[in-house]
Amino acid sequence: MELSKNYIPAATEDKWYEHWLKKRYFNSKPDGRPAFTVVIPPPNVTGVLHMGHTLNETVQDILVRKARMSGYNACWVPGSDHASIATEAKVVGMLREKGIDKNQLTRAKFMEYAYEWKEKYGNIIYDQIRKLGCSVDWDRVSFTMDPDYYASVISIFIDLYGKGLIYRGARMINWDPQAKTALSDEEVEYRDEQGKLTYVNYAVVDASGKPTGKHITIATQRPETIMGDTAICVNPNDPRYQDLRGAYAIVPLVNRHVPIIFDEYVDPAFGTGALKVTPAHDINDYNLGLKHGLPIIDTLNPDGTLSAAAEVCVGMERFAARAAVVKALKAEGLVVKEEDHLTRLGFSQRTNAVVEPRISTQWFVKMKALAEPALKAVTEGYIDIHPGDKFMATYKYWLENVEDWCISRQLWWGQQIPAWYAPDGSFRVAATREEAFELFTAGGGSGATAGGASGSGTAGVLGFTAADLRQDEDVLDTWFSSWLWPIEVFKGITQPGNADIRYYYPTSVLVTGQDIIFFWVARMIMAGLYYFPESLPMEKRIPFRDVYFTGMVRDKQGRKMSKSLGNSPDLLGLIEKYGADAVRFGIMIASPAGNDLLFDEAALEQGRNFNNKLWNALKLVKGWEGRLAAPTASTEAHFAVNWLDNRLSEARETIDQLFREFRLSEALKTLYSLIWDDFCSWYLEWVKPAFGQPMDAAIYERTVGFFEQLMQLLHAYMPFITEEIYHLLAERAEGDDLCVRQFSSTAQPEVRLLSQGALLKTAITALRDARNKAQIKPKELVKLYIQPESEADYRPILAILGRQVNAESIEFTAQAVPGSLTVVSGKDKYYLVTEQALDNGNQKEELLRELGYLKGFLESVNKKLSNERFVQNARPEVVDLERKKKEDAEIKIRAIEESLNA
RNA sequence: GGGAGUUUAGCUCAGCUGGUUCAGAGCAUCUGCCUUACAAGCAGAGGGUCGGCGGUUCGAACCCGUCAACUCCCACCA
Repeated sequence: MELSKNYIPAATEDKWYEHWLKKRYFNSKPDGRPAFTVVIPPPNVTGVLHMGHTLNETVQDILVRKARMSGYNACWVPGSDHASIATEAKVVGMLREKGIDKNQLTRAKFMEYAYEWKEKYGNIIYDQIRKLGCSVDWDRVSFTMDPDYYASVISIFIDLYGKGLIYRGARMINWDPQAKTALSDEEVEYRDEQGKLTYVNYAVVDASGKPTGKHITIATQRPETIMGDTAICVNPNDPRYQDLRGAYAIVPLVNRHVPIIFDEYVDPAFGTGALKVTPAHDINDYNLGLKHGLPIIDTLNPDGTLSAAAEVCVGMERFAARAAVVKALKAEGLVVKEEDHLTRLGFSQRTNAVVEPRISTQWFVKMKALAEPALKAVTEGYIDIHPGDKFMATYKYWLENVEDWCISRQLWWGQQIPAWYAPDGSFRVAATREEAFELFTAGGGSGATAGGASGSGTAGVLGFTAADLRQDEDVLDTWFSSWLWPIEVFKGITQPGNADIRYYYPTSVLVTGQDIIFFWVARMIMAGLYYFPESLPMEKRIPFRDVYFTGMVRDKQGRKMSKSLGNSPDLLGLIEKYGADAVRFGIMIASPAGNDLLFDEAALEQGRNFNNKLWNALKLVKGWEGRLAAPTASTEAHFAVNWLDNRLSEARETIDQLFREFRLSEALKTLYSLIWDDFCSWYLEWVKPAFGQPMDAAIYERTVGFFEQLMQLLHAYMPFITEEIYHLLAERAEGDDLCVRQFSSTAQPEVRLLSQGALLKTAITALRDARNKAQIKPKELVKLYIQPESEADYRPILAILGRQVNAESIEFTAQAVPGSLTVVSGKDKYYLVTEQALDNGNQKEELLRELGYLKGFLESVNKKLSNERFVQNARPEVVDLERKKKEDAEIKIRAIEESLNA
C-alpha cells in the first residue's frame, strides 16, 4: 500500500470517529468494572465552542480515553445548558429582527420560538465536540430543559421550600434593565469606568421649613437619582456640619424636604463629606434608609427609564436623564463643579448592561446550611482540587461569607417557579396547579405568606377554584438547574436509586474553568451533599472526587479572547487547517494546570509537524516489511531493542505518575520526546539496515511492537492518527482497535541498559560535534580509537556507535593516538583519524576552555571538602558525592592534559 | 480596602522534601546538510547574576524577611 508523502488528517478523522461510534466504544452501561465517570460542563445551547471549551473538552477526553484503556468502564456524558438569560436575550434579538416584540407574544408562543431556536443552533456544539474526537456517550445527551430534568429542578425547589431553605422576600437585588430581570450577585461583573462626580447644592431649611440661607453641597455620580433622595447624611463627627442638626435639605427639581441625618458610615474625606441618600437605588443608601427609617422612592422603571415617581424626566432613559438632570440643575445654578472620577460599575454578565440596585420581591435560597458541608467536603479532603493550593483559599472564603442566592429571574426561558397564587396574593408551592389547590383546601400545606387563605374544605369556602390560581411568572436561575447536573444526568432525582446513579455517581473528575468555581462547582457540591442523605458516607454524596481547573485561554499577547477583538479563532477552521489531533496537541502542549494558556497557532503547527513525523516513521517501518530476512544474532540491533524496551518502561512509569498528578501537559511533553527523540532519532536509526540490506525479521517484529505501544500511549491525546497508524502497522482482527486496547502492566526498567544507552547517545553527539567543528565532511569515513574508563560498557554499543559517526574501524587504545583529533567526553577519550590533514586549532581551544572550567570546578569542590563544617554537618552521602566529584574531575583533567600534550 | 498567585533563556514553562557537572525542556535563533522515512526534516551550536535587597545555613532558584512589577479573586465608599 502506497502511503502519502505527508499525513492527511481529513482522510482519517471522520472515518475513525464513525468506526468508534459504530462499535459503540463510547457507550457505557454499568458492569463489573470500576466506573470512570465524567460529566461535561454543559456549554450554552446557543453558543459555539470557543478555545476555552476546546481545552476543557480535550482534557476530559484525554482522561476518559486513558481510563477506558486502563480497565475502567468509562462514561462521559455530553449535554448542554439552556442558559436562560443568554438564550432568551438571543431569541428576543432574533424576534426583534423579524419585527416581533416579545411583549406582544404569549408565553407559550415565545417558548415555541425558543425551542425552535434551540433545535436550530443547539446542535452546533455537538458537531464541534465530534470533530474534536471527544469520546462521549451520545446515548446520554442531556439538556437542562429536558422534561425529566425540568421535573427534577422543580422537585428540588419544592423540597428546599418545604425545608424552609427557600423563601420569598423583598430585598435589594441586582437588576438588569436590558433583560428586565433580577441577577444573582455572581452574575454581576465589576469594572472600573471613568465617570463624573457632580457637586450639587441643596438648600437648607430649618425644622419648620423656613429657609436658613445656607446650603449643603453633595457629590454624586448619579444625578438622575436625585429625585429619589429621602435624606442627606453626614458624619456625626464632622465639624463642618454640626450646625445642621435637626435641619432639612430641599431636594432640587422636586423641592422635597428631607432630613439631614448623621451616620458614621459617611467618610468625611470623600467629596464634600455629605451624602445624598437614595434608598431605592443604592445598596448602601438602602441600608442607611433601613437604619434611619427613611421612605423609599423608586424613581426607575424596570426597563431603566425614569418612573412617574421621579416627577421630572419621566419616561426618559436613565443615562439620557442623567444629562438632562445635570442640565436642569445647572440652569438653576445648583451645580458647583464637575470632576472626573474613576468608579467601579457592575455590569450584567449576560447582557453587559449596567446593573441597577433595585428593591424587589424575589425568591432566595438560604445558603448557610448548604455551605457548611460543602466546605467540609473540600477541607477534609473528600474532594481534591487541582491545582489545590491556588483555589482552596478562594473556595473557602466564598463559602464562609456566602450570601443568600437570588434564584428568580423575570424571564420565560427556564423552569417556571412552582408557586401558585390565590386571588388574595397568598400562595402555595407545588408541582402542579391541582396539587397547589389541594394545599389551599387542606388549609396548611407548605406554608403561606401574607393573608394566607385560611378556609378549610371546599373551593366554595375558599372563594376561588383551581383555575383561579396563577402560577409565578418567573423562572429559575440557570445555575439552579445545572447544580443538579452530575445527579440528574443519571436520573438520580427523577428515578432515585436507579442502576445508573448507583453505578456512576459520584463522578470521577470534573474538568472546568476556574471562573465558575462559585456559580457551579461549589453549588454542585452543595446539591450533592443536600440531596444524598447524611446516612450515606461522604464519599457517596459528593458529586466528584477531583476537580481539575483549566486556565483561561488568551491570545498570544495575553489578551482575553473576545468577539470584539476578533482574536477568538474558529475551531472548525483550525481543525480543517491542522487536523483535530494537531489542535489537541497544540492546546495541550503549553497548558499547565490552572495557568492561563497563551494560544498561539505555532503550537498547532508543532502538532501538525508531529503528526507528520509519526507518519514518516510509519513509512520507514512499512518500507522494511517487504525485505525481511531470517533473524540473525546481531548484538548491535539487540542492544537497541533491549534499550528501547527498557526506556519505554521507564517512560511509562513517568507518564503514569504525571497522570496521577493531573500534569497532562508534562505527560505529553514526555511522550513527544520519547517518540521524536528516543524512538525516531535514536532507535530507528540504530536498527535501520544499511542501504540495500534486508531487515532482521525479529527486530522488525519488535519495532512494530514498540510503535504500537507508543501509539497506545499517545492515543488519549491524539486519537485519530494513532488509530490509523495502529491499523496500518499490521492487519488487525475485528474489534482490535487502539481505542479500546488495554494497557499491559509495565516492567521494571534495567538501570544498566539505560545508562549504556545514555553513554551511546553522548558518545555519538560528542563525536558528531567534533566532526562538525573540524569540518569533516558528513560522508567521509574516519578511524575511531576509544580510550574508555570501562571497555565493558562499550562492547554492546560499539557497532552502533561506529555506524552513527561514520567510522570505518573502531579500536580500543590505552594511550593517545598521534596525529588524531582528540575528543574528551566525560571520563572517556576518543581519537579520530582521517585521510585528510586535520585542522586542530579549534579543537585545542575548546579543550583548553573545558580544562579551565574543570579546574575551577575542582577548586570549588576542594574548597567544600576542606571546609570542616561541611564535612561534619552534611549528610554522609552528600560528602561522598563531593569526593566522587573531585575524583571524576581529576580524571577528566588528566585526560585533557594528556591529549593536549600528545 | 482585603486575599491569593506569579516573577527562571527572545517566547511559553519544568525544576518534588535546600546538596549529582543544577541552572533544564519545547518553540524561536544561528551553523552545516535536499544523507532514498520525514526540509512540516536531519546533524550540531549559542543563549539565563533564577525580579531587587537582606537574612538563615557548611551549602539557597528552592527556606525566612523586605521591596518592586504583573495577574486574578473578593469587598457597600457616594
